[in-house]
Amino acid sequence: MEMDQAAKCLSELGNPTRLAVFRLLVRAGDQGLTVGGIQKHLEIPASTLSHHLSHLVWAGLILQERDGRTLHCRTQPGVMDELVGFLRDECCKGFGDMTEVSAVKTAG
Amino acid sequence: MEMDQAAKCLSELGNPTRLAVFRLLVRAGDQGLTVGGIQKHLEIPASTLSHHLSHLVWAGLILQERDGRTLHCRTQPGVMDELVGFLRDECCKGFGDMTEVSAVKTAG
DNA sequence: TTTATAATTCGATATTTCTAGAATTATAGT
DNA sequence: ACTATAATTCTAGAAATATCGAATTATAAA
Repeated sequence: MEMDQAAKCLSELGNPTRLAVFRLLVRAGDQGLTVGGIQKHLEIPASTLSHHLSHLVWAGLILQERDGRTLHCRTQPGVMDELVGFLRDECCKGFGDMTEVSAVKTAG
Repeated sequence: MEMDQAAKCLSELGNPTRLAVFRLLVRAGDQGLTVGGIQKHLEIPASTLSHHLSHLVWAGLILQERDGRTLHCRTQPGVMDELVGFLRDECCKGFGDMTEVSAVKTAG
């Protein structure tokens, strides 16, 4: 996963409501939940929920599939593993002493 | 890591500038970088940087240690592993079918 | 066609966040 | 005391986000 995509995901999951929605969908498993089902669980106005869901879709964190009048939502498979991978690769490992680099920049 | 703390970290890292600062500090390793060093790398105004650093400190993502006039910044050891752990535990595993739960709620 | 349901879009407001210059604080050197 | 440096705090405006009722769209059933 690229930096931009990771920042996008982190930012979207950083909102408490969206994190709750996402966790709920993770728990719902492969089948996911309908928009109405999510609404009943979290008890937030439909328009607000719809707004947050569109954010999650935009960030590639969830998928939506229409079946008649109802819209099923589920997590995008793999995206969480990719995000975790990004955090591990880019944000968990140090690369040693950077003070020289800093000094060079300062001098130049 | 608790939900609240995780949301805090995700939200703070979701800002591109702060993600860049954090990544830079990860790369800098144990020694970290001074505020001025970070500023030279990222070329952002001091007041803006200070604002973002205070966010990262508040979220527990980085530490600051004063040495005379200079302030050294480094990543908080372990916090990233905890965040990754949270994402793995809470956001990577499904818990099977939740449609019944939804149906019960609907009926009741 | 009329009615009901599921969900989104619109619109307006409230709130938060970002940015960055100016002023300030803290420390150190002369 | 004076000067310089490192960094923060103050302040204000701009930009982005969040909230949610009302109106609307889409689908289905009577």
